[in-house]
Amino acid sequence: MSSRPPPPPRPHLSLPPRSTAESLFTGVGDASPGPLTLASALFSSDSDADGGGGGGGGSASSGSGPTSFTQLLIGNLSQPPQQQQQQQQQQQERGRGGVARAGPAISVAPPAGAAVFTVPPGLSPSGLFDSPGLIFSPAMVCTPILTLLLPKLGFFVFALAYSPLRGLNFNWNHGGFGMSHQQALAQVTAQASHSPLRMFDHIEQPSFSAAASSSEAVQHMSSAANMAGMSEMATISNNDNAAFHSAEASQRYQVPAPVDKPADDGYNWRKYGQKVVKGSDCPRSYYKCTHPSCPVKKKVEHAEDGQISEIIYKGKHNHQRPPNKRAKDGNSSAAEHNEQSNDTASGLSGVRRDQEAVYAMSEQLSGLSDGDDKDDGESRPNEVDNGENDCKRRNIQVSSQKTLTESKIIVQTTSEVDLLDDGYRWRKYGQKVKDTLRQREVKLHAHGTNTNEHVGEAKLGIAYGFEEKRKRNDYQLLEFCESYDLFPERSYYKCTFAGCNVRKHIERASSDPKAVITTYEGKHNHEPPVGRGSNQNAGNSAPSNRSQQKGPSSMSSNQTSLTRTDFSNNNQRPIGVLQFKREE
DNA sequence: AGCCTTTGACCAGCG
DNA sequence: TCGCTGGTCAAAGGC
Repeated sequence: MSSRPPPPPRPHLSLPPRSTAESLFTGVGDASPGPLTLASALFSSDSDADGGGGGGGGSASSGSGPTSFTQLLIGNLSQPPQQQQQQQQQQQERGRGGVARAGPAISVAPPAGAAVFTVPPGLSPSGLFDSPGLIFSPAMVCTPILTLLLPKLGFFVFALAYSPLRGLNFNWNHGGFGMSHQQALAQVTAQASHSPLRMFDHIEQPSFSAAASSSEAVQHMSSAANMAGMSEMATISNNDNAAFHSAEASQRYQVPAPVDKPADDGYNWRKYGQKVVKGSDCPRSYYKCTHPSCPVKKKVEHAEDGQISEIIYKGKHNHQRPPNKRAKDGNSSAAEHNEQSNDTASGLSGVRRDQEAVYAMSEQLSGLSDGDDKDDGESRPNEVDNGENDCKRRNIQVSSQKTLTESKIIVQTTSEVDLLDDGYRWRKYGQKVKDTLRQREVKLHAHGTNTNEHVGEAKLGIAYGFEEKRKRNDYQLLEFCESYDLFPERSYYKCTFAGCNVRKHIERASSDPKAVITTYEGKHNHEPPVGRGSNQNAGNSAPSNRSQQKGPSSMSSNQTSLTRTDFSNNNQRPIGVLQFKREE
């Protein structure tokens, strides 16, 4: 189903060399390393990591000890710790200007099959969507979830959950998310080395650095770095699109579009169907990208009140985003340029930054499946599990729906403490610990090039929620096994506010040992405590990783900010945390 | 005229 | 095989 235009020329990479394992599993590239190259690269990456980032840039591996295979994968590409710290500081400083309060309003989950943006209960995302086009109910005390399911499988979900009772108005307005790809790219460059997702970056988007290295992109970094969470997504975003959009200017707002017209995420969509799904009175609309031969579709679910409750994207755009529609409306491009210049110089205006963050999110999510979706046109001759992937896509979709229905939030974090910092105070009242080890295995089974005998499988990154199975015919057998301490299996928290019965249940995601699932029960009947510190979780004795996060109150409103928790725990690496101002 | 939405019908997967 | 369900098609109509 893919008559796709040839991919745009990829700029020369300035990125570190691909990790060996990555290149093993990407199936990209014709030249396969020999076994010695393979092995030596794997192990040499240890030292590389130490020199270049210490297995996750020091953040991932604060201690000594054996470097895990995963660390090899990640750390090999990491920045030096100091550099990371600098970036984190920059993010925080910038974020300080815009976020009214903290809380892991949005978290980006792992590439584990399910990456989820979350907006915790009671925390209004209006700061994020503080714009004419994005309207959240002021009284909303629900659990809005921006859900991104990003599987290695190429199907992702970008969903916005809302409270059916309180309602959540969400609208993709025209031009509201005008973040340029350069901004995203700049963020990527600034952030990519932090994230486990870098694996995917290099797997799928090997050319970010070149784009981001432009001076313009660097300029954008200052204004966009506070949306580093987006960068995490951009890390795995559609690089092709990024290249296309490199000259794109930021956009201004327009009058909010009707609530039931969600589609303006920069692309043009044609509605081709509508269904009422079982278990919900809400209709689900089906949209196709109107660009010829573009396979991207999206489903938009509505709530009873007509508001959009979920947006699910499928596929990857094989074209650039259409020109700004507003240009047709006669809006002065000069004005836009002015605005953009101002933004570049002084930082994006808060409101717009918020919107752009979302836009970037949306757009980048649209590209998440780059290289994964079987529709994306990236041929992978060694890929053998299309059927399996297809099956998993379905599962992911179901998972998403469950997530929305059950207010389940899958989020990767360094510790439970991060999950607690959602704007409310929680008291831990129970925990179930399963003190076992889980073995993660990484295996490469292969045979000589000229043999027709068994061609083995490569299996990687169970802990990251994705499995790569690539038939290889030119490798010797390699096998790695490693065990990881498991996170405590279950923790139970209660909201400490008097009379509030909201409970939070944190558990490890079975599908991804590095991710945890947070289940909220009930709704807060109060606003989040004002000015509370991130570490004020009552009764929580767990060590905090918040040292790098600025208190929410220290940030001004209308700004989306990302802070990153450090990676003190090797097994718990956050992709990033976006902080959104809380609705006042 | 072109693009889009609407909507009933159809199809495929699944239990 | 049948019914359910989700997804898609395509004709009709609106803007």
